Amino acid sequence: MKNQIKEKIIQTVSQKFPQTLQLKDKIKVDIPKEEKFGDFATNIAFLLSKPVGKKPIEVAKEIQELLQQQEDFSKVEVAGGGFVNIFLSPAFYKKVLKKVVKEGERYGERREKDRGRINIEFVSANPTGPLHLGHGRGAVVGNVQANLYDYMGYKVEREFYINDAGNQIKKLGKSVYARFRQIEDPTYPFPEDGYHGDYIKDIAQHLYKYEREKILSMVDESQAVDFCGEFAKQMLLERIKEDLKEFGVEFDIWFSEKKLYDSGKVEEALQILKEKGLLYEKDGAVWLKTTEFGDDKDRVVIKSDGSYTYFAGDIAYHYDKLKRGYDFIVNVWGADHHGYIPRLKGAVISLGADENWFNVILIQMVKLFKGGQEVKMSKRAGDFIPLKYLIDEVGKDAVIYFFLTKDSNTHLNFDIDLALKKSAENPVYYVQYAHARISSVFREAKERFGFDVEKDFEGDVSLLDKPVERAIMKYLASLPDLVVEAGEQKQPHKLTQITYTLASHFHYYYNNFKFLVEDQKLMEARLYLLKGVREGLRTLFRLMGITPLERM
RNA sequence: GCGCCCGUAGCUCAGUAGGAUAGAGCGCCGAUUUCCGGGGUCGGAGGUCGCAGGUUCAAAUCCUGCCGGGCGCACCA
Repeated sequence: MKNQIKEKIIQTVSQKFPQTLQLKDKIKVDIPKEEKFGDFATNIAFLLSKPVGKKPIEVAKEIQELLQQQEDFSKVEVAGGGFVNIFLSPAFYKKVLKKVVKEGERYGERREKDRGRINIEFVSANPTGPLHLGHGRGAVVGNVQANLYDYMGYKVEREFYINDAGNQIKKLGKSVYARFRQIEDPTYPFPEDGYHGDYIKDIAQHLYKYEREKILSMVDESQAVDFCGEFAKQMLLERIKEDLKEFGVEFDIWFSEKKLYDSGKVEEALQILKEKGLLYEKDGAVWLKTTEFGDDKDRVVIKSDGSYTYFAGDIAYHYDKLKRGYDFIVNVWGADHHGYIPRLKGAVISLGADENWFNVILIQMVKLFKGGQEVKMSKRAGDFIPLKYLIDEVGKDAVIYFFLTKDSNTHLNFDIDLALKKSAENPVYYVQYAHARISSVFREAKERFGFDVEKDFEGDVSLLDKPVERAIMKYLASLPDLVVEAGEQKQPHKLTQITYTLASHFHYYYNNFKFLVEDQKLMEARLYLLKGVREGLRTLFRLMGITPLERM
């Protein structure tokens, strides 16, 4: 909507001031905070002031005259030293409501997925333990960002990178094996750097029950450790998949690190870097000149023992993604990896990627609070809080919503008590209540007046002349812009704010006006508006993965 | 030491590709509540946007320096 308005303004104004076309990117069309400043306001006069050689306010007055002739605008004013304020006409609002009601839970979505094919990789938890809260936050942020890209018209692939090679799995195997042996021999030593969580014991118990003979008959202990590691990995991976599915997150691609190594991609990628003269040998190891991409020191890709570093694997992984032909990719990482970004980005660019191809969203810590006390978690020690625990505690919808309340790059304090409250203090409750209330009104409309809101009907928008009603329609008009903006900025947390604002508009409306009134025409108009609000909410809920409740 | 992130109301935080009087929730103060759906509703006070400069018609937002907090700087993954 905003872009349409902007286009209209540029088109109209440029007829008199051709310079407008050069300023296209700097011209802003915004929704002012205060109603008296109109439905939309533009800074165009400030920008034209210099090239035209007149004061902003004078230019604004000339623009005002031009714009006043547009039919979608009922009034155009000049204020604040040169802002051009535009008021929309009922004809415009009518178009908006019609569109929302028609498009339903996909309101404003770009149906043609023709803007490109992209990949978004997230969670990518090591299969060495259950998912914890940090993974959960990454899962939500990644998944919702993917939904946003889809909304904007991209073909999106969701990917989970499985770190199933290297030391972590070995450590896992050792841990499980030790627990396994401890069942019969409590003095059997547990590895110092092993995984301490109880889930390791559970896996060991399982193996003891079903595979005891097989494991004990293995002559070589390292063979038994490998077996345990492989088994535990599979089991944990299955559990991760189940947790994610229950959480509403599904992946298109499960990419195995191990298979990457087997594919020869590492050699291939390194060969390219070598040809570019970016590799050199020192102290028996092979180094990549990451200092050329702004890193403070060069990094090892092949260790002196001949094995690859994790970095080498990641280069190859991204080389593989590059060859898959995505227009761009996004990685959702824990914020502690931020120092890793420049060097990987540099490597990827050296492999032929475009400057903007490689993108990262960082996820900060989640702290859990219950009864005013912080619930501590630490994966290494094994006393971390599993994601599943939180979901069982407050429900999927609350977890998702709260994970989206703040910018992913800031620390999040999750208040369990708040998430469980059934009152307006709890934002999840508040937004879901809005949807349930609308459903309730619709049920009532049918029972008392025999009016079926689900049928195809159109209310008389000209009867919706109350300030709240206009505010709601205006907000619905800008909804797609706001969603796209959240997506472009890679800030999915903005969805909760958009949702909250829409819900609060509705609650205010509900608290001050009756919808089921005697005047049939007025009732239909208001129900029509409510239907628009409902579809707006459903669109947002769908993007976030939250359930729209009919009653609660 | 170098790099990144953060610093906004009493509290938890939005707002940062520059825009008009910096927002929300909680808490606090006041009023109100026999109502489709109860757990309310309406209003008010509350700010040196960490500090100091700079750019601009316009800075919480951009630039520089400093202060305070977090994190990262492996032949680990």
